[in-house]
Amino acid sequence: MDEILNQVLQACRLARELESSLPHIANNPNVLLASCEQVSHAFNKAVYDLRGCLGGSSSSFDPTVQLIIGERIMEDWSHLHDPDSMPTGQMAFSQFGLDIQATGAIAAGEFIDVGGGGRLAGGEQEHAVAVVSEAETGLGGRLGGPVGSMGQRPSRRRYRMTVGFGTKSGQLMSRRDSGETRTVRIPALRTGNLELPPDDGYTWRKYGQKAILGSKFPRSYFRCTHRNFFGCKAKRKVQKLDADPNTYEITYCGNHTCQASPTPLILPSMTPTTNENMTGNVAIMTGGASQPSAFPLSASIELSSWFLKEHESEGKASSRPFLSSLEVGESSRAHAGPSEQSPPVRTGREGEGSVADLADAMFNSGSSSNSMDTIFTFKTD
DNA sequence: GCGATTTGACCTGA
DNA sequence: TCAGGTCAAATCGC
Repeated sequence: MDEILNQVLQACRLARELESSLPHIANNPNVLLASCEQVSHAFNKAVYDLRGCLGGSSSSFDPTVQLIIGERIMEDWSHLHDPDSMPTGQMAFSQFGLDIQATGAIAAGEFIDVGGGGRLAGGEQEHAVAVVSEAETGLGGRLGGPVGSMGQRPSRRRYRMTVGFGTKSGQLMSRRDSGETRTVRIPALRTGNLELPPDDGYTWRKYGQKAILGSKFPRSYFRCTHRNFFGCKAKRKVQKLDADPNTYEITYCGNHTCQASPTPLILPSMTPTTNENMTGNVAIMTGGASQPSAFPLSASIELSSWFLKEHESEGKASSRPFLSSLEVGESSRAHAGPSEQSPPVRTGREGEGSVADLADAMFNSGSSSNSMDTIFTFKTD
């Protein structure tokens, strides 16, 4: 229990550090995102352990799973899926004391066992993540069952000027596009009574929901929130599995291009960093994350180091940058005590909601809603 | 007021 | 013809 309390303290501390660093990173959503993810993960980890303490079910949320289901991390998973690039994969999530091993090539629909440094035990390892397929389209009508009825609403008619295919709506041109699709199955994030699809680090906007024939649950359609700003064409479909309502099947269509924004991420020495300075996470992110448009989720580790160096070089050692503690990963708990923490640098935004609120928002993240947009408004003129 | 969500209508490919 | 995917008006929530 003490360890869990330490985790909570650590999470609170990260939140405070984030708050104090907010003025420095407010203009860089990528850094902000990485930081928020760290805070979120810290809380989620505590929640997971707490649930374990309370005898939570095996389907309860697993923070390590949330970490790896991000699409950007999936880029790396796809390498596991590729026997040529990585016939036998072992990725070390050393920050979380977790190793993920894949023995041999992973076939479509095959579950990946997650072995876990004592954190994931027994049945909790199973079904943590399933890479169902890559470049697979559709669900194949495997699901069965009736669909609930929709609510009544006044009749509407759409007066469309469309004459035929592709004449007006851009959507018509991209319908059933043959772009890359990837499907994953992931456990639902449980927050209180809510069950939410796990957050994958991107922000999505729901644009439709459809009852699927033979499926108990409707399918939701999302597109990237930044579609209008950056023309990002990434989409995803989310549907609960009939056989296991605690599991979502998420199909990603297209790659995010919103990272290649008009205000590109400016990160000194983001490139080839010496692995000695990093944890094993680097092994993960250097895999498929070489795409310039894909900012790796685990880059937050690198960012933390960068941020630390950045502040050190500026002689701001007295004001500890947030995330600095993250570089030590799991062992960071060692100095999670209430000791020599410099007082948080207060900003001019006091009273507008504490970082606790922010942490709470992140803590309760996991939906496809745009928590990041709530925190940081992407506005490009 | 504005952005996100809901949901019936519409469109296309199989 | 039908199921899946998307649009867009209505509605919701901040």
